[in-house]
Amino acid sequence: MVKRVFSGIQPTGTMHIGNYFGAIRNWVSLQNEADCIYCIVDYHAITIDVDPKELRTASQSMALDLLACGIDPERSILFVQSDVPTHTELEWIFGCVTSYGDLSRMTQFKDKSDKQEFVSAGLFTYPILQAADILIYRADGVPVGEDQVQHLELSRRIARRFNSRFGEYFPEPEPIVRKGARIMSLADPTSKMSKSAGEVHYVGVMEPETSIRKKVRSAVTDVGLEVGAAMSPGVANLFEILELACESVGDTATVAELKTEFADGKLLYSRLKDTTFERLMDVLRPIQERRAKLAASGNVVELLQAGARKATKIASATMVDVRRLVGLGTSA
RNA sequence: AGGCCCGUAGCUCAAUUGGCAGAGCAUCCGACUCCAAAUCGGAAGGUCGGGGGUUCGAGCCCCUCCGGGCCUGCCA
Repeated sequence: MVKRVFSGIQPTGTMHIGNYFGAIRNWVSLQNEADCIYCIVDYHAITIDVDPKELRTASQSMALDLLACGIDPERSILFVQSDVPTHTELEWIFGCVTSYGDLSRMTQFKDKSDKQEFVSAGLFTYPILQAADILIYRADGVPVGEDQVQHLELSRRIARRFNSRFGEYFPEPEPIVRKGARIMSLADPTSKMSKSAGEVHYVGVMEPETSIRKKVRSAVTDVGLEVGAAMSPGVANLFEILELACESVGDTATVAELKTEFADGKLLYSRLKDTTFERLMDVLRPIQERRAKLAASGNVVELLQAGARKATKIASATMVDVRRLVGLGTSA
């Protein structure tokens, strides 16, 4: 049984429904099962080129998104990474127990570095900081998507190597993998929904209704259905979204109904799209309304700073232990 | 510290001896479609990395700065 959960999200752009159904929804429900620490990872964000003017507002905007989705600052700790700078101190120490070979095998580094002409050392050491983020709170559970499993495995390795070299101290964090929820791009259902692919590929959680309708209506389907044939990727993806949305609002009938129609070859895709859109909005509308209220209340910064104070307390205690174990500094 | 190469639309790249800045993909609108995709038709998109100079005229030549890549050296 996991006692302390840690997870982070980058403050880049807007949250999309892939983030929401894939990760954030789990963050919210995990609040009922464990002590949760959620972090907006702005140090990670600067591994690639970002506009300083936008970064700070993006962090606050992401905080609003998270709060609107149901992260509860009374029960959980929500803060901005760089407000607790000891993360980077632990990163250096971890960097010294991380092998170069392990890092160079990270597929996400290879993917990202291929797409850029300037490849920063920070992009390379990214997974070390991630390990520090998790372990500075000695978290034992980390909700992750499939793409992050490899990084978490490295975190476990780092914990193990630190422990064997300096003494048993860090837990090996376990991945918490919740059911499926790998939402694909609407415009290209063979690749995962992401912000970087472009505007038409994702649906933002806070996006205006008219815009969401348009994107759902424009989703790629297929040329027509033979009765009994398997779903094409685009149709399967729409069903996935529909199913997740229905589940969130407690609608148990609709998916089965449409699936029967599909099996009989009677399902019109326009109906599938319209229904998916309606259910999706049932989920997103309350989130959007909550977000508007939170934004108007104007106290996000205080909330985040209060979160940072709570996080600092835990992180600082860890660092006192770590410095002692490693033999750093002058004070015992 | 030295040497070589590069910077043009969101992306990949063209542009003859210095002579009207273009194409493909992506984007937007329309046609087709149950809805879309594909396809077809149309539209939009640019401080040619910045600044200075030569010239009737500079994306192209010269100077300078910025950014990026590769190589050598030095220090740790």
